[in-house]
Amino acid sequence: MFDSELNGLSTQIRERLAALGAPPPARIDWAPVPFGGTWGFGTAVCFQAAAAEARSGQPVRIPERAAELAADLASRLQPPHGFTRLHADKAYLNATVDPGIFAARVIDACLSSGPDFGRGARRDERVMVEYAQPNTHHSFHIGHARNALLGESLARLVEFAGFPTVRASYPGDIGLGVITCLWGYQRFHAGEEPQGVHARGQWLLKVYAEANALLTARPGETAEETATREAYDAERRELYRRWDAGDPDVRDLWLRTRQWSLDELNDILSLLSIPIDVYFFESEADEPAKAIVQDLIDRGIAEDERPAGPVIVRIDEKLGLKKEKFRTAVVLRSDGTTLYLTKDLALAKQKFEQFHADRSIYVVDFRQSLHFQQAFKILELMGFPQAPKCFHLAYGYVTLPEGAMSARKGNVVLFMDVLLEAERRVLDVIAEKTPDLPQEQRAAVARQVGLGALTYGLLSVDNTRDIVFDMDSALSFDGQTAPYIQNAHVRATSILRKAGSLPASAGFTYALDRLELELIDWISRFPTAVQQAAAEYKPLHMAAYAYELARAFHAFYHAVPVLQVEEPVRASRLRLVAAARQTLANALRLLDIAAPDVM
RNA sequence: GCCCCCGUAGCUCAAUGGAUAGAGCGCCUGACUUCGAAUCAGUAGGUUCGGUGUUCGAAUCACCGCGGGGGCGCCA
Repeated sequence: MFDSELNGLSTQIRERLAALGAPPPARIDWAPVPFGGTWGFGTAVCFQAAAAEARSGQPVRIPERAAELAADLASRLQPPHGFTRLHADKAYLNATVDPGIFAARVIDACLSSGPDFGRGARRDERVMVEYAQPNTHHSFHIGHARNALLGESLARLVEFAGFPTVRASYPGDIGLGVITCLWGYQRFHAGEEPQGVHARGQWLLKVYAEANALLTARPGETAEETATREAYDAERRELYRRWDAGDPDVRDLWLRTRQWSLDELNDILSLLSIPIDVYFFESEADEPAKAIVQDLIDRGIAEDERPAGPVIVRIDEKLGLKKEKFRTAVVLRSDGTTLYLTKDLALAKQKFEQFHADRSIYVVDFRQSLHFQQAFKILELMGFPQAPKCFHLAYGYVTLPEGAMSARKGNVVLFMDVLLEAERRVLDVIAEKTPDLPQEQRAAVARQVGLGALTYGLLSVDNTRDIVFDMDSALSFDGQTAPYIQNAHVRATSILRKAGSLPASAGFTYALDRLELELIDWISRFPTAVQQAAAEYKPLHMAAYAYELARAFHAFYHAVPVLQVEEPVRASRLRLVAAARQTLANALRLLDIAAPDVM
């Protein structure tokens, strides 16, 4: 917000430090001063300069010398426009801003940019984010929701930070799991088709779990049971063979049931406001993957051990590593069929060459870390310049209190079940707390608030951690939650509605209340928060920011009157409320959470 | 054996190498005749797993341990 002034000051500091014989650092960082009361930006540059001086052989005691430098700078340099003074606090150099100028600048910038407040300058680097990769012939559960929401929030952050962004989804539409489901369907449910997009999609999961149970060896099974199971397994293998051979009946059944899953997925992605740009189907990666393998063999990157063994890449050996780190990767089975890794190589090539991705982010659970390390290294060996800009955003599982969810066993928490329960609970709260809310608005509000609570719960935990799913805590509406933030937006909206119109401009020349200052401070930090969250791939930062902003607003709202004060303060505070509302809306949007006007 | 992630308040979790480590939940106390109480104000709660380093400065970086989780040639 004061970048040009602080940059100018940094230049002066550098010159003065050099004149004093203390080598200034290449970059001078300014951070908001951590204490209330005074208000401005501080830098620890004097510590760095004094330390550099000591390193160059000067006999200085660093803390004393740093304090001396800070005192010199504070007394010699003039505060830039918009700042009231420079002063040394211990060895920190602090620049105190003029509250009136700062406030007007922040509020004007926010309101003139509106939905674009906080948007970064356009960058020349295309980013592809891959997420929402559920397998077909299963159903969308709460773990998939974490993945999809993490990816969507990240895509929104990166895009808003200034980078052209492509959203990619990679459904796993083939593999043994899919064939298992098809076998169960054909064997026991041929011709059946439940009505309703979600009922049908969820039913496939039941078929899959049922089939799996029949194909899994149980301890203490009789000889007869073993024989039956092995016969079933033979049927399944035969079905996979027929799929591979392109048998029209099998392909038709596969495509028809696949569509049931895709219909369910599309409906959920739509209600989650996730606009996928590109779909890559695993089944379509097969042929290009085989071509990649041949290329790897021809170029001496891969070794062909067929027919005795598979095609492998000895990555550690290729890199000359002594310790085993990337190990040896199998890129083609000995029977010539492709693997997950092979397809990911083909997919990456397509991302680089066909979609011109300069940077590629994979939102995939942390258990696949080695897989991606191997994939990225092989891409590097293949000579792709984008390979070092591939990043695996690993996240933890959503587990149940009793352990991991398992689609195979059928014990998963379905996303739609949680959403419907969330909406029921919101309706209960509305009945209790907002009985005047018109009936016809309640369903929409229940969706916005219920989905928001669920989303915030998944995004406000660091992606490295597992989340133990518990309905009550997942759907909490109190404390650090989406409804708390949404309620701040509702309150701001309500004030603005009662005010009627918003003044086109207003100064902040009166004595600002501490709570006003803190609110303005949080608004001013939004653009930086966007850049940080995008650069670190951490929607969590934005989730934390949104909460802090809401907290500042609630505190302000409670203690500082807006509509009841005299002009010109009233006009200034109205604009502040409008700016807070805008920033809350922008922050929520980056989290893929709705900002309702009533709730 | 090797590699990756994690360890912070009773619980769940935060904290670009920077100043006094912060929230929520839970506990306790207070505030609705008020711009919407899904709110606010306040109390209590800490050897940041341990150790040794690097640094003017370490929850953060390095190394060694301890504890938990995950992974390691034809699953995805």
